[in-house]
Amino acid sequence: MITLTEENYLKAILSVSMITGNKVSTNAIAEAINTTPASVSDMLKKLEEKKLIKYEKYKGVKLSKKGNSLAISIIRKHRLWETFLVKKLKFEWSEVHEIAEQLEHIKSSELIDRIEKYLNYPKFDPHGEPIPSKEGKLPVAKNIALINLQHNDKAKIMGVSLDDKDFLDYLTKLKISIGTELKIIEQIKFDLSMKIEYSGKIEHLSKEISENILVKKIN
Amino acid sequence: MITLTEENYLKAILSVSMITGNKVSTNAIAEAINTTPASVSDMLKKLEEKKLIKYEKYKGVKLSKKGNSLAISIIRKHRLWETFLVKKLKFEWSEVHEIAEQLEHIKSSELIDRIEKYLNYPKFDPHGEPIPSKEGKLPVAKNIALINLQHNDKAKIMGVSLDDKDFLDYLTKLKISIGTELKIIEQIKFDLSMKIEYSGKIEHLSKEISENILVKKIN
DNA sequence: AATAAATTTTAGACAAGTCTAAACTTTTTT
DNA sequence: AAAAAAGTTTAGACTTGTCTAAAATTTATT
Repeated sequence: MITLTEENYLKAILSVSMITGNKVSTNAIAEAINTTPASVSDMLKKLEEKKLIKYEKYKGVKLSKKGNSLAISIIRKHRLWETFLVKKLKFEWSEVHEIAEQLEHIKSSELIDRIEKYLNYPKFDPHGEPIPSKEGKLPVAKNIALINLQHNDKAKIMGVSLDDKDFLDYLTKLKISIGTELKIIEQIKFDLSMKIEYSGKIEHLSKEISENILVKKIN
Repeated sequence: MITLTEENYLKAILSVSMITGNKVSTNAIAEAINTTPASVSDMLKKLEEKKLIKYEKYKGVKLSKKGNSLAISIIRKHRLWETFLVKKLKFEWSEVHEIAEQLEHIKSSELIDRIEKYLNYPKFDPHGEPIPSKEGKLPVAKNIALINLQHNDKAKIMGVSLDDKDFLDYLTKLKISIGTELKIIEQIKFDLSMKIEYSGKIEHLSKEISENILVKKIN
């Protein structure tokens, strides 16, 4: 049995290693979960014993296969719950993090699989972050639907997900094409439409348009 | 801040006192949450200090006003989550208890209020138990819709919730009237219809019928 | 009313997770 | 390559919630 605290350590190790790419230091973990390096040292011994991490004193830590898949499954739960809160319960995307931090620890894979189905197998959460599949695979995060971006995000058009003449004609008319760079100016919650700025002008796109435009985030 | 364990103690005290009606004994609590009387004694001291219960050594325990409203709010969460799991995620009513035991401890009154709204303010959970309102009031539990009962439940017809000639004529034809006692023989998940036994015969009622018949559980 | 039985509480111990302070390694600087 | 700085671990203590065994209290029995 894995405890809530252990889950949070695994998640922290994963998220730090995502940024730095390599072995994770005791200090970095302590910072991530807002505790002391001493406490982290204590916990790393326990996680090593449970074979959830690979740990050598003074040398840093890496997730084991088992630890990694556990951490991924927590990320999966977190992102699916966030999606649920925003899409179904109409929370603001800014309100959901704290609640999802709790919900991600609910133990029932059946539950999260049903939430996933109920949401119609979303690939990205409301922040545009990829949602790991049940098998732990991340969808190729390169291209996401424009509709998934947030206010002030910048992106580059990479393609479309709908091969429809009227749709493509309309894009042409707007002079939106692959390579166009844009920024989200405003999102209208009611109808999920959005205003975007590109090539020095502003246009208003309906949900039907923005969900079929594939983009890559830029900064 | 109240801990998960404390919440479970409050819930246990409430549920035992619901049955016995009076002060609750250490032993009864221990039995309810599957622990030792010694542990219960320890915890009662802590809850007394936090003013969540009224406790005199050797004399039993009662919830304080604060403790009671906390316990009720946990029941509320539990029953709303169960309703969500059954109605929206299509779980069997028999599968949801364990998951709801976890979900009931999620800390966010905003969340549970939105779940309540999302479910359209249900009054009873899938087992026919009343769902406390945000203010802690229980709906009058006397009459519930027949459709909310479970396999093998017994009930007595108390009235109807639809004043429609065709509906009432049909009931008359079936010889179903106020006072009739019945038992649920079978529930068909697909169309929510059910077979009931009464006055020595068996009939098959559609969802449209059973949701408009008000009953009271008997044993 | 005295004794026996049942119930409840206390005492002392343990595991999980945390902390501070001190000791130990590793890395960086000179 | 030695000294200083930074990072990490250990030692010892504390909290929460649990337990067993023993002591205390209440209730039931004779």
